[in-house]
Amino acid sequence: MATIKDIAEKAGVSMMTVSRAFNNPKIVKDEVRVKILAIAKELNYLPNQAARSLASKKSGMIQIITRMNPDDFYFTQLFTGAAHYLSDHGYSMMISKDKTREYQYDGAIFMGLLAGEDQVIYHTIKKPYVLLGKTDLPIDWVDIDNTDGSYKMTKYLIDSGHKKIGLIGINHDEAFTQERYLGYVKAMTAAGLTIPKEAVFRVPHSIEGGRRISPIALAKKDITAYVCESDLLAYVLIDYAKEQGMSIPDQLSVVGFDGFLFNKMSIPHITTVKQPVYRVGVEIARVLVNRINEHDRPKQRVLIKTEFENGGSVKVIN
Amino acid sequence: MATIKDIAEKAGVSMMTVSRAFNNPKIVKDEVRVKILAIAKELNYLPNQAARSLASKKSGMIQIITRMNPDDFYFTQLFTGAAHYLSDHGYSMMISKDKTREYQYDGAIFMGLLAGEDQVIYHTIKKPYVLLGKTDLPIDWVDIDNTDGSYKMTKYLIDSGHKKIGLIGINHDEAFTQERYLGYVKAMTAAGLTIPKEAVFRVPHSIEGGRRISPIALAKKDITAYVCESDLLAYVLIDYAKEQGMSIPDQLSVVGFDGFLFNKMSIPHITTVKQPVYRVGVEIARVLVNRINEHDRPKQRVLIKTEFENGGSVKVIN
DNA sequence: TTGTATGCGTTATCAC
DNA sequence: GTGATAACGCATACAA
Repeated sequence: MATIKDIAEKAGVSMMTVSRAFNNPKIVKDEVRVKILAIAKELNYLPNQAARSLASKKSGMIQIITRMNPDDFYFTQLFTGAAHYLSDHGYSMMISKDKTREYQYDGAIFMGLLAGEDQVIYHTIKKPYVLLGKTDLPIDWVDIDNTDGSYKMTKYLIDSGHKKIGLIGINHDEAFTQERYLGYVKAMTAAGLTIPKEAVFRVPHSIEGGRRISPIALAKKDITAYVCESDLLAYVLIDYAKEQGMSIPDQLSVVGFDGFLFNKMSIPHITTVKQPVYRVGVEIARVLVNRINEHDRPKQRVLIKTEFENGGSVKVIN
Repeated sequence: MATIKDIAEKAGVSMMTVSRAFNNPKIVKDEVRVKILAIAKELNYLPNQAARSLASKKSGMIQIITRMNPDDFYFTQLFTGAAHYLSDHGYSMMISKDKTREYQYDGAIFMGLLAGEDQVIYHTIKKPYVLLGKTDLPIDWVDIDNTDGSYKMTKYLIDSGHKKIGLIGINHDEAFTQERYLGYVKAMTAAGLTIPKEAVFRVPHSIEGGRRISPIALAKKDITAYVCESDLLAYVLIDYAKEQGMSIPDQLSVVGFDGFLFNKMSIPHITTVKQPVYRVGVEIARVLVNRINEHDRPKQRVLIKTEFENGGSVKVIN
């Protein structure tokens, strides 16, 4: 492996000039710099990151901390997105399930925290880091714009001519469910429609939860469309309706949220908003690198918009 | 950041003893080692990887080289599996699309090579590396056991009472298609069944390819079951058959291969073998780390078995 | 079982 | 614009 010393000797300059030619090219005389770079290429020079790290006191390492299931679709997409961005920007990375303190690192990305853990992190971690998911603390974070997503879905139903629109929500105590609910309310209100309270439900996010509520939801005969807070719930509702001999979307329109798998499992496919998870991963890495490069920049809060995907589960009335 | 020097002073020993206490604990007197580790914990000591790399001349970096689409399901699963294993074993990693030579590294993983590239790599790369996918060259590789997978699928049909079993294959010129074909042939032969040559097809791997062959396949009236070399093809066949008013699996049994998405998109779901992609990623990383640790070990060729998944697209005759 | 001397390849600092 | 020197934190080689 060639080193800057080899290059320096061959070019008749000092090691420092070689170092500058790479890291601060402007301050090296053109002629000298060109010569140095030529020799570097000739010798197949590759900078030794370890030595660079040691001298500059930067590890070049990013920790990814998560308790998500390793082969979970959501996590793998997220992680790969971050990995691509970090690699492109000269950072290498390690995943750890929990502890932040096994290796030295320049920055960290937290994905899939439990409630309240943002507090702990905020008071513990002194290095740059980013969270996946909102928090009120003065911390950089990136999240999906849930409100906008379900607003778009609801608005799409309204624009398709629906007026009596119910909601099948998720009864988790997590922010994203309330945000999706809020999007529904906003769209309804903006259109001057009344929210049919007897057709607004909150259920456990599971097939079982969906199965229990489906007959009750279908019993509301004047409701022509349901906004579901996930594709899973939409899938189960459609499945049940078809079992009962109903035709979708002719007799009932349904929209979902997620765009991972369930939207394509039903026939017709579910009209939904897709979470661009890979891009969220890229974005969260970008925010972290920004923070590392500029410690004092204002806090970054990034909301990623979902993407509309027409599956055919909505009837256009007009 | 505490260093071994700090620990050494506080413990009244030399830096080398501290270093040994971590890297070669056995040769340090028990009493001394315990004391050193206690002080290390007290000082929140974390080894400086850069310094360690520099001194030991090992970068601790693994390159992942791939031209796969970054947010492709197959790649993200694979990559994350490898990432987990590598992190657990003290390696950090970087992804690059092509060039191996932007950073110094201890080992490389190649995923998604083009035909013939194994040759180039074999003659170019001198460091430890592993390939995803078979090759005849004396190189470590990891791959899915395609033959075993389609053997299992075919055997399942046979065990379910089917005798006239056709095949819808993929006409790519890639090893995996021939292996899947071979599995079919093996199972048929082992059961003493004749292969109905008029019902063995090879088509482009696309919805269009499937659409073109489906009517022809269904015209073979004595065939009771089809082995498809992918879930996509199985999906299209089932879809077409249902369009024609056929009932699946009552009038036709179908099995697939992959287990990613299409198997769950059709009703009934497709009985298939699932490629455990995440685990392939873990395995490929393990093979690489083995190679790095033991340069002269025999070449490693790892075939990962697929996993049977009953979707309900096969009729049990008997 | 432990210690000493030296070097890994780069950058920071200060001087010219 | 450029150079000399020291330092980054650790491990290797050798000595005791």
